[in-house]
Amino acid sequence: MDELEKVFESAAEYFSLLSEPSRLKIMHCLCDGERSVNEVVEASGLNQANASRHLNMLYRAGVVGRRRDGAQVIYRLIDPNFTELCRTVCVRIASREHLSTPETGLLKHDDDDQED
Amino acid sequence: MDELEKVFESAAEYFSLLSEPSRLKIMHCLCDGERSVNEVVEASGLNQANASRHLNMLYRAGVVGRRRDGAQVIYRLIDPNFTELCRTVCVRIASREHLSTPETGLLKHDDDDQED
DNA sequence: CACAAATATTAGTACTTGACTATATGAGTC
DNA sequence: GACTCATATAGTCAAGTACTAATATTTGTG
Repeated sequence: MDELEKVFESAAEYFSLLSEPSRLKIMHCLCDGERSVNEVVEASGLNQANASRHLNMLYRAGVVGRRRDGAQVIYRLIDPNFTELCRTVCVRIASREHLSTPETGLLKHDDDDQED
Repeated sequence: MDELEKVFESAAEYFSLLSEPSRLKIMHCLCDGERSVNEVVEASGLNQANASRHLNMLYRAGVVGRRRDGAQVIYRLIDPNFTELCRTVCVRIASREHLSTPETGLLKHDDDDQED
């Protein structure tokens, strides 16, 4: 029962990465392919400091990878489970709230599931 | 792009419900079947006020349902997607961290063997 | 080396949220 | 109504975190 605690704590941390619109937005940007910090900034509307901070957070959590290309740092999604997870939930919520779902990024539905 | 914001915000709220070990613990209790607040308190180790608060939070979010039985209030899980979602992640994390996974509650893995 | 561009980090602030204690509401019993 | 058990709520405190602005670091160029 003590290990259960650890699992729940880890799972909670995992979920808390997804509990921030800014980070979902960032991951949405990265779904189309790898992007530099600056590209994420422009696509997400976040300022540079925030984007960098969130990207770093996702990096340390193992959700995204990064590589240097000259003066730029390019980020990419590396945790497919993660991507699939938030895509599933986003699609579900989009349909639940009767909002349109675009066909690219986090919200593209490759296995379209039922509405309620 | 404006509706996307809404979707991400809703999704983030959804995920934030799962970003708390106490709530995962509570949902784990409820996976075995409906439980009174007091039973949740005993099973989870939370105190009464906290358990009630978290249960109420889950209720308002539509994750759990409740009914009155005399002086007791009985809660139950009513969002199967939700249950499946956290079970999936918990199992994944449990195996990633080389922890044993019990065969009941949230952590029973339906991709391997199913019971209950 | 000086300078510019891209990214990371830090300090300060505000906001959110969870835990705890005490108390209030509600149901059942006498 | 008085009493008890079960649950919900209120008030306060502490911890965490996101945002902003300013600064530091790294890379490339001349």
